[in-house]
Amino acid sequence: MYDVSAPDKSKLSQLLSGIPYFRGQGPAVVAALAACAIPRTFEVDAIIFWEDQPATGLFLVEEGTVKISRISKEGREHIMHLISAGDTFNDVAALDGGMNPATATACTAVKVWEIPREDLRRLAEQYPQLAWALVESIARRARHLVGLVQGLALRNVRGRLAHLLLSEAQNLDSDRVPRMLTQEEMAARVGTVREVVGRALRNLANDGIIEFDRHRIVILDPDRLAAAAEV
Amino acid sequence: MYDVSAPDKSKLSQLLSGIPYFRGQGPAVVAALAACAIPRTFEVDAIIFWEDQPATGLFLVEEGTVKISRISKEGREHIMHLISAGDTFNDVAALDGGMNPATATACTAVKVWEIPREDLRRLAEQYPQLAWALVESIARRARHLVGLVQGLALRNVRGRLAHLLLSEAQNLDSDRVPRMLTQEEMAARVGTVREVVGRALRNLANDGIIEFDRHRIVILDPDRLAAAAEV
DNA sequence: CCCATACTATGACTTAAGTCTCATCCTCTC
DNA sequence: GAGAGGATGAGACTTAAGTCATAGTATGGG
Repeated sequence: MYDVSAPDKSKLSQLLSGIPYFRGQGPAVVAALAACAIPRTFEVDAIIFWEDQPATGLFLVEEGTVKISRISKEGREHIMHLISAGDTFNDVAALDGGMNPATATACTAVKVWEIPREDLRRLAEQYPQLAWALVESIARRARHLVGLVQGLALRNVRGRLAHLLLSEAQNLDSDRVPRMLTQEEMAARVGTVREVVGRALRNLANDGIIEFDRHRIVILDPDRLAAAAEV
Repeated sequence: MYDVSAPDKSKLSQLLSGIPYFRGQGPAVVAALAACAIPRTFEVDAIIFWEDQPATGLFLVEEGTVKISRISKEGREHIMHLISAGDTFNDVAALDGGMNPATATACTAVKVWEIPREDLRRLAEQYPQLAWALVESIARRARHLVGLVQGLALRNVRGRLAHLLLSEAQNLDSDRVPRMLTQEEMAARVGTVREVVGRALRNLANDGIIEFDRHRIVILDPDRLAAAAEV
């Protein structure tokens, strides 16, 4: 048992050191976190946790992609975040101790580490730099949420879609958004339905702002795309 | 100078002790916070800070109401929070060190205390319980934002309005929402325009869920109002 | 008491978004 | 290379939301 988990834990230390907010924490903190982290794996489409259930801890993604979303009573899904390796999720519930505000689903096979809330709290009180790192981390998450709120309240579908395309393109440091994004997925991310996304895309293409290269979207005019995304 | 500020500072300590997240911090922490807090006053409609400006610190309201909002390029305002005495604002920017994500305006004459980011950070690293209190505070703020996002993405105007009425009524522990809320204000809070709010209210009234008593809104059927607010 | 002002009511109309439906087109497997 | 299944394109239609215009109604100050 110990022999099996030992290599995992060292991998975790490495992972933790590579994460922005745990970088600069020093080996003691990393080791302490690694000591209480629980490894978990999920297969594609597995539910990691449901909304409105008590939070168990903070999750850290080692491998794979996790979707944080919520489904309306009419069955429409809204994707709030897509979390990839090296990032955390369920910060909110793990840190305020309330219920999970959304559902987490494995988009791919996923390996995560879970740090129980109580351990996190204990370590935060023991290592002040860790506490501050958590503060900055959750503050950044809140900032992202503010952006979402403003997008939904002040932008129309075209604007939100333009914003999504820009941020996806930025993620790849390229003007080519890979078509991992189906229209269905884009719809869930901007809070609308597939057909409307299709229309908005054709619209942007008619305006010469983007074009389709087979089934990839190519950004022709980043400036006008950014203008379309302005609040 | 010292004589003038002394009573203010003691008032601040009292205020700080009364705030949920600073309660249980012990007098040393409260005194330390009070020592670096800067008092500021604003008259009605004064801008406390603008969005996209560098954050100066965390604000704590002693008296009055502060509006946190953003205006679209077409001139539509969206109110994200209304902050009243005993609560903090600009947590996000103060804690992550980025730009202010929204504009803060004094809705009434306002007295606030500002705790500079660097002082906050120093004290947080010195007093671990303070750091954890900040973590929980910003996590709660993030939770509120998640609620806003989900409301905007998954509820229609009627649903968001129902939600607003319920939370306003709850704030007063009563089923009577005082008409401090104009339709214009409700519109800004649910992210729409005045006429649409008016229609939605008449709609709820036709359905027997609310009624108008002069210019107050009376909730007749909290259950059906809650059903209308469901995501 | 009257008027100015701010808020509300309401209808007519436009536009954006959502729904329904079906054709088409990849791409992967057999 | 045929067919199945997922993804897209697109038209027709419905509905929610937003805009415009205008009239009514509080209400507080002079």
